[in-house]
Amino acid sequence: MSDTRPFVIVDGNSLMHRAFHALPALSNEDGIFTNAVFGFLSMFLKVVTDYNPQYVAVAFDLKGPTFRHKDFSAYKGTRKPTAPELIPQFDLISQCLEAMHVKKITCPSFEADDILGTMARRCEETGVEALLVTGDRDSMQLVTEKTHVLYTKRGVSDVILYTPEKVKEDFGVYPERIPDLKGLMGDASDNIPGIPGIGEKTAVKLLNTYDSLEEVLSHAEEDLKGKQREKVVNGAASALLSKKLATITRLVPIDDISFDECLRQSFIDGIPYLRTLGMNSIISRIEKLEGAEVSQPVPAPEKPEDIVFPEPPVLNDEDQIKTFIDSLPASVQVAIWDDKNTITLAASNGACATIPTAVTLFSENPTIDRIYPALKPLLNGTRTLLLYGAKRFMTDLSPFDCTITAPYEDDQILQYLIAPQVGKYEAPADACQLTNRTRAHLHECTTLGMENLYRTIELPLSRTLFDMEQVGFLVDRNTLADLGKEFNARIEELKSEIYALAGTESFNINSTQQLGDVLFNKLSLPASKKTKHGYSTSAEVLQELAPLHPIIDKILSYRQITKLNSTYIDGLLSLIGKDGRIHSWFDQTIAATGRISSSEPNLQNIPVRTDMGREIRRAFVAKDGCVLVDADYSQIELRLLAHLSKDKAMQDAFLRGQDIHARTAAEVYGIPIEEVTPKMRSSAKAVNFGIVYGISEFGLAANLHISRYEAKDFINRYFARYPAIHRFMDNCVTQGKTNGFSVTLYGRRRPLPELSSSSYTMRQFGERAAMNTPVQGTAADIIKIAMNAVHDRLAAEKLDARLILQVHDELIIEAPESEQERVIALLRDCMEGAAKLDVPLTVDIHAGKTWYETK
DNA sequence: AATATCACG
DNA sequence: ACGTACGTGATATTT
Repeated sequence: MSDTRPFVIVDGNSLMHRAFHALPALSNEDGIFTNAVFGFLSMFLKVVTDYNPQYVAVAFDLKGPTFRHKDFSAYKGTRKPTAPELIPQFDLISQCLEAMHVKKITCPSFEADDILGTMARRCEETGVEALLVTGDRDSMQLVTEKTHVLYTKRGVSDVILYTPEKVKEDFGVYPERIPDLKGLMGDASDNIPGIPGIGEKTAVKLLNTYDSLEEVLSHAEEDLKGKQREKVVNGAASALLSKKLATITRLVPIDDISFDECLRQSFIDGIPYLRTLGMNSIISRIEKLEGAEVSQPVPAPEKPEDIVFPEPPVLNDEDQIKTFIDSLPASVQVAIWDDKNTITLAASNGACATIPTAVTLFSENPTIDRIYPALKPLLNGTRTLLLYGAKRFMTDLSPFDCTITAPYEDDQILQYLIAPQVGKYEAPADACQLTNRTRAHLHECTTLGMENLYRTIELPLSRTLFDMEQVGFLVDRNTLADLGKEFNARIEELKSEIYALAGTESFNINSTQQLGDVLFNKLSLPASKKTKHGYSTSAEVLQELAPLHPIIDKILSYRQITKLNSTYIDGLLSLIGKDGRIHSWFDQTIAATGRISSSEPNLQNIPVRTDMGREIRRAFVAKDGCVLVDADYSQIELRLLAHLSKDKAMQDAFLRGQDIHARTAAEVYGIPIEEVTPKMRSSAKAVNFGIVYGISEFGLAANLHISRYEAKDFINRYFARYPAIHRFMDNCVTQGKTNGFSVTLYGRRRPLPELSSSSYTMRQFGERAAMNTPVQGTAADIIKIAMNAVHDRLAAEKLDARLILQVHDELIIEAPESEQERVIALLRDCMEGAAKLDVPLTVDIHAGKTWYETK
């Protein structure tokens, strides 16, 4: 017996719009709008549940909403532009359907209802019943005895099933006359004119008298009277055109799509993706729907159950601590949380304890210098420790001659990987909480595909960074102080010169407001940029004013030197430790892209671009008998762009070892590389930078001081020569909107809630971040891999050389002179070998007694 | 605590 | 009609 179950064909665009407007535009936790996706799926599941189809497919317009901001093409006719919150949801639903194995049908230059018509015709020809799901009244013309329309009214669950009789009842004519009806009465929402002055009532009456539009028109002259006759006769041409516009074609070239491809399959596989969207109620409906009959294909790893801890006993001395630790089975994991007043311990078998720590020596409680050593069986044992901020803990332990050699997990790093965002990480209240959270975050990290990133890159890196911090960078106090004296003398000179030129001493040069007042009011210099509190006095603005008044150059010099003096001379001097070295703090849980940050002091922004600033680097030295070896990646971000985009021209440049900026200039200007002038090269360099930053005409125009149109032309020519880069950029944004995050080569994610912001500026920013993050983030991944490799190999080869600094694409090692050559080779090996790309990674390495000399 | 500026990749 | 290049941290001034 043949299967009588229907073929359900959904008008995806129509249903998405209906769902979007039926539900409040709420965003999920990640700031992604999913209301339309939710409504669509809710409706879709209801239909599948109610009608148990044999086949399912969803049709979409291709010329519908695009994902480019400048191209908000209206969905249809005079309809309002698609809401920005809805646009990215089309990609989301597309991903959902794909994961659920639901066939999606599109065809260039045809609309979804044409696809519905064509599939309905094919169903009729094959003897399969069709059920068309849509919120578009036009589709009523497709209704037959074997093809029904399920019309979604306002909400998502409010539907009407249309048979030919029901169409006649509601519209006044049978389905095949719907185009005739539209021909007469028009349809404002679809931009169909019809005959002006003929409304629904008249149109229905005429059609019921004369059957078709053509018949109405041919009888109009003789049968109709007065105004109505005039309208119909004059509107005949419009009516015929309108009928044509309202007629859905059933001849879309999609015959290559077989019914087999549309067989209804289990939706179970869609669950992991739906989970990332937070569609829990949809998931449970799918589970309920598929539950009994469909076998679970790959059960998702079990989310760990929370461990229930009793009220923790208090451990009052070293003996009690020892007894507690001894009582723990060898296989348990142990969480340790030190909040400065209390240390708490919690084990995965449910055992827990708290240790009050004395603030003063006069307390009865043991002080931290006695407690930390008592924890050594844990710190140096084989049980896995669950920590939050392992590096901070190791730093706290180190003055007491304690360190961690046991394996550990780090909940702070897990939280950072799951959602890198400043201040978003929650420090635990105690170890019991910590235990459960770490287990949950480990599970989540794995679910998100970042287990490898966590285990092989981030977790080992915390120890690499700890060791770097402990070693520190030797700084010569005298060099710094002498330089400071020079700076101070020069600052005093400049100060008096500035006051003399200003004709007054009654202002603070450091105050942008007071300075602005002097420059733009007292001296009447032309102000350009404004800030919230007045005129901008930034270097960019001042540069323009330099030819107009001698005071400007003095102020620029003053600014430069005071900056060097306060930030780098005074700032660094105050942070030199008792060992004569500077121990920066490297934070691996700050930057959204995955980069490391450095603070107290920031050693990643030590001056280098100006001669005077570079002098500071003479104070960064190697200890006696040692040298500094400095290795930096050459153009790592552009090489990654070439790799990630697969652009042949850019890859070719790197494979030939060409100067990439010169090659780019040659491409863009259409000349041989030998004829590129320095100016052309520097423009091309700016464009290459711009590309990595997520280019905009405005940004490039501002940077190169050219017009917006010249910038646009430059970008167009760039993309014409590097087409795959263009596609890559577009893809980054599309993927970002679809997924709500961008991803690096090693699976690191950056949430991009900005992409669904209601603010245009915010969305623009999100797009640039979406383009920049895969490149900057992958570069960060790679140098982290290299750092771990360097760190481990120095230890394995028992070298005394130590990694002391990372500056994003640069590593610095302090090495005994005798090890210099081996270290150079090791650095090259580790850095160039950190990733296998389509283009080679290369590093430049220099050695010297001071950081200054390595450049 | 926020703003403006400027140092780095 | 609207406004920006990506990612950080430190300092001085002002609220």
